[in-house]
Amino acid sequence: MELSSSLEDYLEAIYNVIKVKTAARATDIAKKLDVANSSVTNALQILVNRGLVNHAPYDIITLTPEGSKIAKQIAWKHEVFRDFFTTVLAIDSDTANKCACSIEHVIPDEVIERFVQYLDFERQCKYGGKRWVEGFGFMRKAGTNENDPCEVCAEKKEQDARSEK
Amino acid sequence: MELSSSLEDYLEAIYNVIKVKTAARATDIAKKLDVANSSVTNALQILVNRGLVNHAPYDIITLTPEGSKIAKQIAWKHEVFRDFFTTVLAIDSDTANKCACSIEHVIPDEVIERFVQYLDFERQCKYGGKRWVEGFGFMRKAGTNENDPCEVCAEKKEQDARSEK
DNA sequence: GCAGTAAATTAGACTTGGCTAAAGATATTA
DNA sequence: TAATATCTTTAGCCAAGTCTAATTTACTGC
Repeated sequence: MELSSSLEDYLEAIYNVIKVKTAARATDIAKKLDVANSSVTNALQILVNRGLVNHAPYDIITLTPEGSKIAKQIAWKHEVFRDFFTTVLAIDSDTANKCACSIEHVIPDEVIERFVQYLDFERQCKYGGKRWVEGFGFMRKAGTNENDPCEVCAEKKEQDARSEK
Repeated sequence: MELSSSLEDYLEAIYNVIKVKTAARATDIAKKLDVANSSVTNALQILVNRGLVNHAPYDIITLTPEGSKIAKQIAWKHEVFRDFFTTVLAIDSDTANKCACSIEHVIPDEVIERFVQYLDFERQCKYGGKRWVEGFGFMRKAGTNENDPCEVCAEKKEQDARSEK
């Protein structure tokens, strides 16, 4: 019961529209994905057949519990990568979104879960995490190299010096 | 002059075979990508037309300079992600490879370059990087939480205590 | 309650990328 | 060198996913 990238995109788009509007119309989805209305109709038929979407011809579009669950998972993957790209890598928001929108379809649950653990570790550990990421931002902007330590390194160096005394 | 994921896969497969054998045959590529021989023939015609591959019917397959350049870039993206997944996230090698093989086609140069900078920062900075990643490995295995600090945290805590005196 | 407009669907075509089966080319080996 | 085995290509098919154009349905204002 694998979904193609394309069908996942439709599901996610429906999910995102519903978050704002309680129910989606085909045109909303078409605009969001920049495809023809007829392509949406096509996709809807498949998604209804698979039990992921509720939709009678000419009627509004909602998600079944199963469809909602899958859509939520896809949207979550999107967010994780978008945030990593913009916050940590300082990629512009448009590129970050597009890239997240591709990766979300190909990253297995197992891998993104581990990735999130990794990011959490970096962010939560108050003895380095957040400052570590900030240190990267510093290095990136300043174009520093090993001989020109970032804030985190500099601080650590100082401490080392102090404790040697 | 965009290449589809599929064509990129063929290019990369040719590149990888050539690295070992100096020239590739259609069957090598078919086996590597697990497709029918005729699919390889098909793809080769397109790649020859695009000036990325040298190939006359029934003859061996090589890459043009342009094809080689592109293939190398794709293979590099593959490596970066495979290594990150196996080394940092401790994903099993098979999953890591498959996942890298999907992402390599959708990650823009701009994004992976920044990602590599980030990884280099983490690894090179002798005041934290390598141990930081090790710290994550520790946490992952031990299933520790915030109250149960990793090696890096523990060490830093000690230093803080010392310098408070 | 009806006419006009906007939205949704259907029909039919096209592209990409895969397949199988058969035919043609090349290599091997007796 | 002739027979056989192995590649490679060709031909024709299929499925997914898109499009445009034409048709059908639903809504809205008078």
